[in-house]
Amino acid sequence: MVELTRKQREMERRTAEILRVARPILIAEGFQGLSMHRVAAQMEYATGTIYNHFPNKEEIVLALAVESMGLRRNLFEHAAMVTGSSRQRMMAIGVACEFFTQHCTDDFLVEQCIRNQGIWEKSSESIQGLIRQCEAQCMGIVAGIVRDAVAQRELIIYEELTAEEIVFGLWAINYGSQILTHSSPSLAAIGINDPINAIRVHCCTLLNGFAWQPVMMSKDYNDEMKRLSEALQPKFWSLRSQRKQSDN
Amino acid sequence: MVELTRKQREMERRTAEILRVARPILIAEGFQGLSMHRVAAQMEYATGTIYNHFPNKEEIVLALAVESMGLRRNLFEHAAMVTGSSRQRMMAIGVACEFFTQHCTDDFLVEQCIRNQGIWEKSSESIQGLIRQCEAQCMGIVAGIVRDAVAQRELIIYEELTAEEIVFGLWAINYGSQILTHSSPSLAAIGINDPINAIRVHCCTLLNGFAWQPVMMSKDYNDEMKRLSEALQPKFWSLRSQRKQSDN
DNA sequence: TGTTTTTTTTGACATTGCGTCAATAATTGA
DNA sequence: TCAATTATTGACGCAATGTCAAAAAAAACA
Repeated sequence: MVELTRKQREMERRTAEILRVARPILIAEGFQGLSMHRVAAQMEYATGTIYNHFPNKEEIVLALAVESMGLRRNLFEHAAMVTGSSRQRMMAIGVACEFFTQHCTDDFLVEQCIRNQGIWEKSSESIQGLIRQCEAQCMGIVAGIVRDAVAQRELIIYEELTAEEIVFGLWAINYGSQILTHSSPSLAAIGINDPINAIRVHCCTLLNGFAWQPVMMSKDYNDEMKRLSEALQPKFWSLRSQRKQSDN
Repeated sequence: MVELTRKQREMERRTAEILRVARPILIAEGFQGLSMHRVAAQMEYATGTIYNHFPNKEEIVLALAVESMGLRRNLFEHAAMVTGSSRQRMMAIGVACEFFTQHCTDDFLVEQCIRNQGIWEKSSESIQGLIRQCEAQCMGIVAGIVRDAVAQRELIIYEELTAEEIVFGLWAINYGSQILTHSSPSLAAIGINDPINAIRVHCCTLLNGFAWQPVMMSKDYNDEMKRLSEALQPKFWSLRSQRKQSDN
């Protein structure tokens, strides 16, 4: 029994090691650049051994995505714990999103892979379940803030929308802008000079459109975002480095 | 001279033929599934011949994307020509987006490929230029509506945003929601029952947030969207089938 | 029309990478 | 210590990319 557990522990340690080796390759050279042989060689194992841990390349990528989405969820969890109005807490989620995109670039890139048809289809149900679980957790945290807002009468949803559908809009605008920013090499060339600020303004404007109290001018919104950002960053950095350390 | 032109025409005809053959493969089996040999075999040519037309697989995909983005631009052009207030014209763009996503599914999927790091990097400057040109044209059409709105005092931009940055927000929310809808197999499982309606409401709310006149309740917005949709669909279908025919 | 030159097509080939599996090595347990 | 079980290995089959010398076709010329 003890033996088995030790073995399992070793196995898990190596699984983690594979991910640690694979991640920078995936980041630097994309899905194509990531090769099982290369991971094996770098770890000084044979190819077959890697396949004892992951049935295929896609599964490695999704496993990395689970890690990255876990970090996002942790950031969200802490953002949602900010003390203040529901709107401030929602803004804190925005701060977490910005932090994730800007300071956890690797994780952001990995997270994107799960939207790739081919990768998703080739991977197992079980890892897909983990991903969906992370997604649901993130959604739950943010939708919780919406529900609190409604409960506290700071937000009245006139439309026939669920709390999750409200979040969906914010999710879409953030996610969409991140993809566009990362994949359009020259947004500036088509007149978009400061995409980050633009999205802040849009989020503020959208929440104002819903009359989420207190309605804010975008100047005040920006100041508050800055304040929240400074307040949250220490914790965010520590969460981030926690994950990086568990990589070692 | 005449000889040369005939040859060039033949060459171009075959280039188009390659794209015609490649498109359904790309749609059905993704980038991985698309194989040069397979395209060659299906056309009863040798592999090498395909490489006389396209230097690599990536370039074929981007060429397909140029076609698809051209269709989108055509839809936008016609949407922007709707008679009515600036806000109605902007809504018509929204209708075009919905039409594109729902009825030009193939094109939408192809368009997504250009956001893939690997594909973008491996392709030539010249085709990248074409893509960017399409992107800029789409942006130009929509930003033009924003500028008209400002000129007609139906919209006042208090924030320090360019017209393009206003469009960026709408682009992000639409693009983001489309990706999320297509790649999250079970949005319903996390509480998002009607993503299309949700995004409509968000767009309406966002425009209301900017106080883009006339401010609308989402009920009226939906009615107007339906009206515009019916008015535009015939033209949209004809634009769509035009592209499909040029495939033959 | 016949011959030479140019252009185009061909498909075998070198290369790379995935994923498998029989053979080998290591570990366990008696 | 030795058999039984388990894990590791890396050569191999397969498939796909992109190349290139040779073959075929087309054009130019006489």
